[in-house]
Amino acid sequence: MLLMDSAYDLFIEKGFHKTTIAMISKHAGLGKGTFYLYFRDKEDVRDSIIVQKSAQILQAAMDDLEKKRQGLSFYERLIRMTDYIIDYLTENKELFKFISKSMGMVLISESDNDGVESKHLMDLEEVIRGLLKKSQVKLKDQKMFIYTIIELVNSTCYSPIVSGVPFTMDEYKPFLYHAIKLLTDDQVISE
Amino acid sequence: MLLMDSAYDLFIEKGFHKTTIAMISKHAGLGKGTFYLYFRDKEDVRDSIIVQKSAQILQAAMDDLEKKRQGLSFYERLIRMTDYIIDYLTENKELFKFISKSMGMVLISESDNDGVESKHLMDLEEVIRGLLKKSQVKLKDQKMFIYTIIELVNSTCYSPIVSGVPFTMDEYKPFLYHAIKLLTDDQVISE
Amino acid sequence: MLLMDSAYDLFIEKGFHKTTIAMISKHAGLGKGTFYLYFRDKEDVRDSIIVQKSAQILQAAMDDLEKKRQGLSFYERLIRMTDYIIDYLTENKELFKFISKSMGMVLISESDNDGVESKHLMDLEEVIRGLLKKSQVKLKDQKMFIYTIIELVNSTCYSPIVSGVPFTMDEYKPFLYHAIKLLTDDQVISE
Amino acid sequence: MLLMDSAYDLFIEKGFHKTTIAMISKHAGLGKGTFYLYFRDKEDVRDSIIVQKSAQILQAAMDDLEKKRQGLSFYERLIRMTDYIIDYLTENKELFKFISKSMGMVLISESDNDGVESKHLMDLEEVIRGLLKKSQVKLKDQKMFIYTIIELVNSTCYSPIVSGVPFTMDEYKPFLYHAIKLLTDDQVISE
DNA sequence: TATGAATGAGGCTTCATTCAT
DNA sequence: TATGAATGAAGCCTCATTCAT
Repeated sequence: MLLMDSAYDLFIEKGFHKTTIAMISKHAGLGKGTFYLYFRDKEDVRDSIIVQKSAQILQAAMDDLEKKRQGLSFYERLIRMTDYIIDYLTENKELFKFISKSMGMVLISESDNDGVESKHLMDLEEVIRGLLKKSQVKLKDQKMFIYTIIELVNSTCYSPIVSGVPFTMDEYKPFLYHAIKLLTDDQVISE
Repeated sequence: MLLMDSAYDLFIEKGFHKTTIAMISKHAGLGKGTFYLYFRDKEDVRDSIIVQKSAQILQAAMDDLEKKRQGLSFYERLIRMTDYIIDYLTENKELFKFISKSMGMVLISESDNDGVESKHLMDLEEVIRGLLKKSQVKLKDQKMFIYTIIELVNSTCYSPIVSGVPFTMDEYKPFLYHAIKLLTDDQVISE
Repeated sequence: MLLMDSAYDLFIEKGFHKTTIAMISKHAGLGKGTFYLYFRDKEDVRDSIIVQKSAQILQAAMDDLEKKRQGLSFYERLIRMTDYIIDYLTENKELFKFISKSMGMVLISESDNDGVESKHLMDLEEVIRGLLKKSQVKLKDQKMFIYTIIELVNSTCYSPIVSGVPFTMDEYKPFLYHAIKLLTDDQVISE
Repeated sequence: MLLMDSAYDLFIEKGFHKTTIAMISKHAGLGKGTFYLYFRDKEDVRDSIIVQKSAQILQAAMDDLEKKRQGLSFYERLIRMTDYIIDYLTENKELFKFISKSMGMVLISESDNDGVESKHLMDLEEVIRGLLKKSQVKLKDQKMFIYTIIELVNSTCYSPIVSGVPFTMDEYKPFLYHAIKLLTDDQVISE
């Protein structure tokens, strides 16, 4: 979608707030009014972009996992997927910046348009649940475990990936994956 | 500070973006121009407020910890402090919403002694380091551990506290504290 | 005419200014471009509607008058017609609101006979002149009298009919008709 | 008031709809934003202008009446005032056009901002009531009489004054005043 | 210090109108 | 005839910021 690509470019380049609808339309080579034929406002494109990009990443991570059909343990699958996403976002720092900032805003936003955020979370949750099923594993507190892992990874990796502080992602990865192992081992009941 | 209090009220009530400088000044009972005598712009007040409020919370949490001088373990101290802060933010959801993005950031407290202005750099990391010292404990990867705990708590508690989803804070606390225990036990080397 | 009906509905419902050409076309089940095949702009449809509706009312009032062929006096005919129109507009307040500014204007009715298009110029003045002829009555200042009566009725009845202030139409009618009687009696010379 | 004068000039020159707020501000030698310091929107200035101008005319008419303190009858006073206003509006056709059109619009307007119109009417009504008191006269249906006279004069004089059709004001005046005499004589009970 | 009227850049949004199909 | 995506002029309105007092 022409307008979404245009908006994405500008959001990445100038940030959400400094991007105007006039700029988005012009950059897309379209008239200002055309924007309103497809989106209600700037928030609307942003949400669409987040949904789109998130789905893309997730899909790629899953495709990658499919390649190795061999009997991996739940932890191995989880880490492989996490690793894929982290590497992807490291290659696309600006995308991570954008998605993270926006997700933060959605959460904070006054109006109840967290439909985006929850949809996004739900997708990831669903995927991890799939991993559990494939590995024939059950967890003590599945919902809380998944929620905790997602938030943990997302929040701890942001700064290392985006700005390399207080450590680089390479420095931090072993610690993080070890932490995930501790939490996973504690949770697994049947295999 | 009159203007900071006024701004805080309005940021909490209407959100940052929907609050105008005119509103802040008026609500403070001051003229619009007066605002610019004390702050450069809206971001400026916001930052000052975050610094102030964060320092207050941290100070209160530490004061609370001082009450119990008895020999608590590092984990017990850490949880007690965490618990205090979580409870405080639960009572002040709007404050949490407001400062959330900036938690973990450097906190600066200002105190005027005898006309001398001294600045204390004091952040959560520093505080936790103090806890370690008091408990005479050493960790394998101190810096990473502290970073991980702060991000973990901040990111996982946000949604439960602010909107009670996907679980209430009361439901989630046992899981979270157990996770912290796992990570702590794995890290502690000498006591 | 599909578009005129659609426009009429919307003008009545939302008012002229708040109705857009897009709405008119859509409500008519037609494409936006089709509108321009039949009308130049919004004013154009509005004028056509006014002409159509006015002609309808007048025609209905005259048909009603035809029913009673008995020898009515000029005043009786005039009042009967006035009364019919007032009642009609009371039943169709929104229509009155809409065409009010244009009442007293020239009305054009269009009829197609054998492919021949003939235009009848037919306005209220003409109709009243017809009444005079039928009643075999002459007035001192015919043109001024007719003009005055039309403006008087139109302007005084607007508010009572549309909003019932400063009195309801039922309260006001006796006064108005009495006033018309005074003016008529003063004018009639030969009967 | 600078902005009101500016708006008045432009409303008269280009009409209400074709006048923009930017034009009003610029013509007044002020910034665009300044307009909003004093008026909510275009309707707001228009209403203020109508109130102002109407009050001015009425005041002038009353001042004129004061000159002749001699014992005039109610009809004589009423006509003198009417005559003064008609002459004034004839000298200021554009003003009459503007006030009349606007009043028409206010009446037709969807929202209930007929506060203007009614205030205007009430003022005139009040004045005529004063005339009655001064002349020590009572009428059978005072309220209806006043309402009818105001509407009659306003609606019948518009076209003659503004465009001289279907007759000039000079041609029409005798007829109109005679009609007013008929209605007045019929109403007066005690003198 | 304190004020608040004035500013005008800047963004948003609507909608009549065109035109290729 | 009929369409409807695309256009962009046109207007609206807000609000951070300045400045004379």
